[in-house]
Formats: sequence, C-alpha cells, structure tokens
Amino acid sequence: MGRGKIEIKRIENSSNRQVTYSKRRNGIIKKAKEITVLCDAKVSLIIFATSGKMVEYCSPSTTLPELLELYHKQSGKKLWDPKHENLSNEIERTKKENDSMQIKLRHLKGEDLTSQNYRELMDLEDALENGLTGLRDKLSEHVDGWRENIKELEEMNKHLSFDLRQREMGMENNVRELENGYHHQSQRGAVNNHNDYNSQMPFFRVQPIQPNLQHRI
Amino acid sequence: MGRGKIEIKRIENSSNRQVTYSKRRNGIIKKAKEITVLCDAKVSLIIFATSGKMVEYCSPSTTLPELLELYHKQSGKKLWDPKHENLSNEIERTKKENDSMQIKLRHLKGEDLTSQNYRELMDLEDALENGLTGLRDKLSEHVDGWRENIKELEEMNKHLSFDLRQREMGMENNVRELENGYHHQSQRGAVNNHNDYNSQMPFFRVQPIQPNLQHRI
DNA sequence: AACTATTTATAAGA
DNA sequence: TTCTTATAAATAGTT
Repeated sequence: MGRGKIEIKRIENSSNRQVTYSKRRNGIIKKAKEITVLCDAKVSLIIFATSGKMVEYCSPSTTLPELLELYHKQSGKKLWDPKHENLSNEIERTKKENDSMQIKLRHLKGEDLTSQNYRELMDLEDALENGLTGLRDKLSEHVDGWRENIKELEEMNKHLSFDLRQREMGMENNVRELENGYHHQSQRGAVNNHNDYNSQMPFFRVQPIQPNLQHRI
Repeated sequence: MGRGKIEIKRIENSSNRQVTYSKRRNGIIKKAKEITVLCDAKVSLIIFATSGKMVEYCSPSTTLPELLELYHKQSGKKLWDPKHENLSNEIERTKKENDSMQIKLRHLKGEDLTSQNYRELMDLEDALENGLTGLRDKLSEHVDGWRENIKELEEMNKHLSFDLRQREMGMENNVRELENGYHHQSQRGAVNNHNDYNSQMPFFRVQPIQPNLQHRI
C-alpha cells in the first residue's frame, strides 16, 4: 500500500527503515485502538524499535498486569523470571521449615503428643532432660557468679571498714593536734601514711563506690 | 475500508462484531509480523476477545518475559501483582520467624543460654518442666495402655487354655470312641457343646490370633 | 468462507 | 519529521 509494493523483508536502508517503522508503528497502534473500541477486545501491544525505544498500548478497560495474569492462566506460560519462581519455592520451603519447628516447639512444651509413639516420647524426654541439665548448669553459673559477687563485696567491705577506722583515727589525731595548737607536718604525715589515698587531705570524703559486678540478675 | 465507512464505536450487532473482530485481529497480527521483519522491531501483541479467548504474537527474536523485563526497565511500571512484590517481604518475615524459633528451640535444648538473664532462665526452666510434665502424662497413658493390653492378653490366655483343655478332653473322647468302635453323634455333640466354635468338627485346629491392641510401642 | 467496492494505510517523493 | 499522493492493503457489507 503505497507508491510501490514492497517485499516483506528487512529494509536495508536505515533511514527508510526508521520512517517505515514510525509510520507502521502508528498504524498498528491505531488498529489496536480500533479493535478495542469496535469489538470490546482487550489488547496489549508493546513495540520496541531497534534503538530500544519502546511504545505501548493497552486497552483502557484493563491494565497490563491484569492481562498478563489472564495470559498466564490461559497459556500456562511463565512470565516471571526464574528468580521470581525461586522466591516462591524458597518461601514455601521456609514455611515448611517453620511448620516443622512449630511442631517441635509444641512437643517440647508437652503439647500435641497424641500421634507420637513411645520411642519418640522417650527421645523427647531425653531432649527435655538434656535441656534442663544445660539450663541448670547455666543457673548454677549464675549462682556461682553471685557467690563471687558476694565474696568481692565482703572483701571490699572489710577494706572499707579498715579505711574508715583509719580515718577516724586520723581525725582524732587532727582534733587532738588542733586542740594542742601543735602543727607539725612530718608528724601528721607519719600517721596518715597508713592509708593509701587522700593522705594529703586534712578531712576525708567517702566516695560513692560502684563495683563492676560481672553477674547480672 | 470496506463497502462503507464505519464509525469507530462498539459494533452492537454481536455477530457483526464477532466477524469484524476476527478479521481485524488477523489484520493486526499480520501488521505486527510485518513491522517485525521490515524494521527489526520487537513486538508483543496480546489480544483477548470478549469471550475471553486469547491470541498472542511475539516477535521471534525474543520472548515475552524478555520483553516484559525490558518494559519494566524502561517504564518502571510494575508488571507483577502485589503478591509477587510482597514475596520478598514475606520471605524475609518468614525467615525472621524461623530464626527466632530456631533460637527458642536451642534454648529449650539448653544451648546458647549465655545472653539470658536469671529471670529468663527461670522462665525457661518452667517451660521445660511443664513440657516434661505433659510428656510424662503422655508416657503414663502409654503405660496404662500396656497394662490394659496385658490384662486383655491374660484374659484371652485364660479362655484359650480353657478351650484347649476342653478340646483335649474331646479328643480323648474321640479316641476312646474310636477304640471302642462306638460312634454316636448325639453323645459327641453333648461333649462338644462346651465350646462355642468349631463344635461340628471332629478335630480341632488352633487358629492364629491377632489381638487388636490399641496401644502401640 | 469468498467476493468486491470502498476505505484506509503507507511507500516514495518533496 | 511532516505533507502529499499514487497505490497497495485491509476490510465492511454482501453473497
């Protein structure tokens, strides 16, 4: 249909091809629109030029995903990448795994055991007892930890009491010295050498102590 | 293009519509093939009749999934249902669920308990003990079941022994009768009335017994 | 499904 | 690209 008849084979002249492409592309889309209106048809038309540029027509009564769904139903052909397929499989696999774990959990909680035979029940009992054993080991670790904490605290207490006593004694000395009007550096120093810290301060401050206990409750 | 010009609007006469559909459908597909060949284009054309019947054309150089992939890349439009989109999310959710169950299972087996505090360990202990309680209930059900089985078997035994003894006695009678050449139906019948079955047979067969025990091992 | 008068699409040229 | 136009192709209505 044109000034001359053409053979249906690739148009070698690239600009001719381009022109023909554009004309015919419009023609097809027009036809697609017409059949949609005239005959109530649903049409999806996707055309890619060699350049990669795409044009699309989809009948207004529907959407491409909807048509593809129908296509899939009728043809049975898969339109999705393997990766999408794989996702479906994976999710199914994971769900199965989930279910079986669900069941195991219920069994370990002592539920849904009607279908288990004696052997299976015994195995479960073993598992639970092993669990309790492991757990109680852990619990005694905690208890041991606390014992340690307590020991540490007692130790600390002892030292604190000792320090406190020393300070009280130092204080008495200070008071005595003040009363006597007798100030001699070396002598006060000699007394205070007995404790490790704050030995230069005339009065003492008890500092808040925050023991770094390893064992939480 | 025909005997008369037609308006582009739905053809109300259904059989006309059907005919026009079929003609134009072929026309479009022909055009699609032509543009594919003439211009190296890639074309996907899917047409659904009102009836739901589908015809498809896809240029031979490619496949529909491939074109849809390109389509997706160029247009950014989603071609998959939400359910496909959501697949990734679902799989992630399921996997998380899986992991947490995995952890719970390990905990119940007494493993990986280092990060649990005392309170959590105590809860676990409760769970395990409850599990054991439930389990042991189940186990004693089995044991009870076996006791019943044993009782039934003993009862059966008793009857069998009795029957056997009766039959032995019957046999002795038969032998005596044979020895005495004394055959009298009524007398043999009187002896055999003591057991329930096979009372008409002159000799006895012990039948295999398959007790229908309820309680599996 | 074939026919054919007519409309429509389009090849080539500008 | 777009317009023009001669001509090929498609198809509406008919058989």
